[in-house]
Amino acid sequence: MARKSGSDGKKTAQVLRAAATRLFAQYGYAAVSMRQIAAEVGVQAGALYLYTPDKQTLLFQIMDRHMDDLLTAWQGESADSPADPMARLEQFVRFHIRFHLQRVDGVFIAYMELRNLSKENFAVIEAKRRQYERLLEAILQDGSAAGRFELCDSKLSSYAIIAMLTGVTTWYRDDGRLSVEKIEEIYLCMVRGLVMQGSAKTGS
Amino acid sequence: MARKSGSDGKKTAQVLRAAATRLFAQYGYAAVSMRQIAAEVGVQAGALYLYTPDKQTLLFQIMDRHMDDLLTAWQGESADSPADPMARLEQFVRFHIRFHLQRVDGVFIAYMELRNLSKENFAVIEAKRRQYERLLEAILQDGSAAGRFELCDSKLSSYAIIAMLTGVTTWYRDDGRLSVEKIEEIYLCMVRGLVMQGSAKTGS
DNA sequence: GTCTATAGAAGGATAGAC
DNA sequence: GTCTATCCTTCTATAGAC
Repeated sequence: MARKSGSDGKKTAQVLRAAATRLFAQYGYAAVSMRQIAAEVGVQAGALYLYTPDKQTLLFQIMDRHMDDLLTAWQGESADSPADPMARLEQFVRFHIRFHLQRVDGVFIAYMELRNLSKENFAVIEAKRRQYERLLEAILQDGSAAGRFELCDSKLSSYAIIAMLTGVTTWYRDDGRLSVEKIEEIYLCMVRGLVMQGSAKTGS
Repeated sequence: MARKSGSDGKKTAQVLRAAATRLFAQYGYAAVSMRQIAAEVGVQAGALYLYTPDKQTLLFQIMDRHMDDLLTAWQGESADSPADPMARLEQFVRFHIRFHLQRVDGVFIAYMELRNLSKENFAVIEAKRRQYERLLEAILQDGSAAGRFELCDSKLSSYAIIAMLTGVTTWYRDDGRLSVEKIEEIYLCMVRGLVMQGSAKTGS
C-alpha cells in the first residue's frame, strides 16, 4: 500500500534524525548513503526527501540541534549559578562530562564532521562552538581576576580542560569500572590541579 | 607518450602517500576519490594501482607508518632517558607536542579515520596506539610509586594528558601568538599541576 | 611507468503512481 | 506519506595500448 497504516510524518522525521545520527557517528557522514539511512528508518530512499531537502541539510540540522541542546542545557543548569568561581568551574566540569556521556553520538558528529559542512553551515556551527568555549573562558577569567585560580595561560587552560573532558567519550564504557559520578570526581581533581598551578605562570 | 620523461616509480610512490595524506586529512577518507588523489599526484587514476592494491591499503599504510614514526621517534628521543620521573614526564610532554605539531595531517588521520579501517587493519593500528599510551602510563606509575607524583587516578591522568596535548593540533597556527617553545612551557605548567594534585586522590 | 577506456556497482536526488 | 522506478553522476578497480 502507498501509506503504511499507522505511519506518521512527525514521528518519521524524528526516527530519521535518530537513525542518521547513529549511522553518521558510527561510519561517518561521507561513508553513509541515503539508502542505508532509509533502511534503518524502515522506508525507501525517496521518502527521506519529504523530511530533508538533501543530505547536507540533514547533517547540519543534527549538528545545529546538538549545539543548541548543549547551550540550552547549560543555561538551565547554571540558572542559579554560584558566585564562587571554583564552584562554578566544578559545575561546568560535571555538566560537560554528564552531557557528553549522554550524547556520545552527537558529540562525535559535532567534532568529526565539521569539514563536511558547507561553508555557510560551518560558520553557524563554529560560532556556537566558540560560544560554548567562551562560557568556560569566562569562568576561568573571573576566577583568575578574583585571585582564586592561578592559571598557566587563561586561553590555553580552557582549551586543555575542554579537550581532556571531551576525551572521556573516547574511552567510556557503560560497563566499565567507573561510574559517571566517580569519573566526575576524578576529573574535578585533575582540573583543580590544572587551575591552581601558578608556579610557572606565563600570563594571559 | 606512455612514460613521462623523468618519471620515477620510487618518487611517485612517495608523492602518492603525501598527496593522499593531505587530502584524507582535509576532506576525510570516504570523501576523497582516487581520481582526486591522482589529480593531486599528477597522473591518471589507473596509475595509482601500481603503488597500492586499493584505497583501503593506502589508508592503512599511511596510518601504520605514522604510528611507526611516532614510536620510533620517541625511542630515539628517550634513548638517554633521565631517571627522575618528572624529567621524563617533561621530556614526553615536549616530545608529544613537537611531534604532533610537525605531523598535523598524520595525527588527524590517525584519530579520525580509525572507523574506516577494516577490522584487521584496525587491530594493528589500535595496538600501536595502546603501545604509545602505555609509555606515558609507565612514566606516571613510576613517578607515583616513587612518591614524586600525586595522581588523581593513574589511568585517567594519562588519558587526560594525552587528550589535552593532542588538542593543541586543533587550534595551533604557524602565525599565531605563541611559539612552539612557549606552548610547550605552558602545557608543562598545566601537566605539572595535574600530576601534583593529591588532595582529592582517588587511588589508581 | 603511465595512459585511455571502460566495466560494474553505488551514489544523490526526482517523477509519478497509489 | 510512501513506494517503485529511474535519471544521471561518480566511484573503485581492471584491461590493454604504448
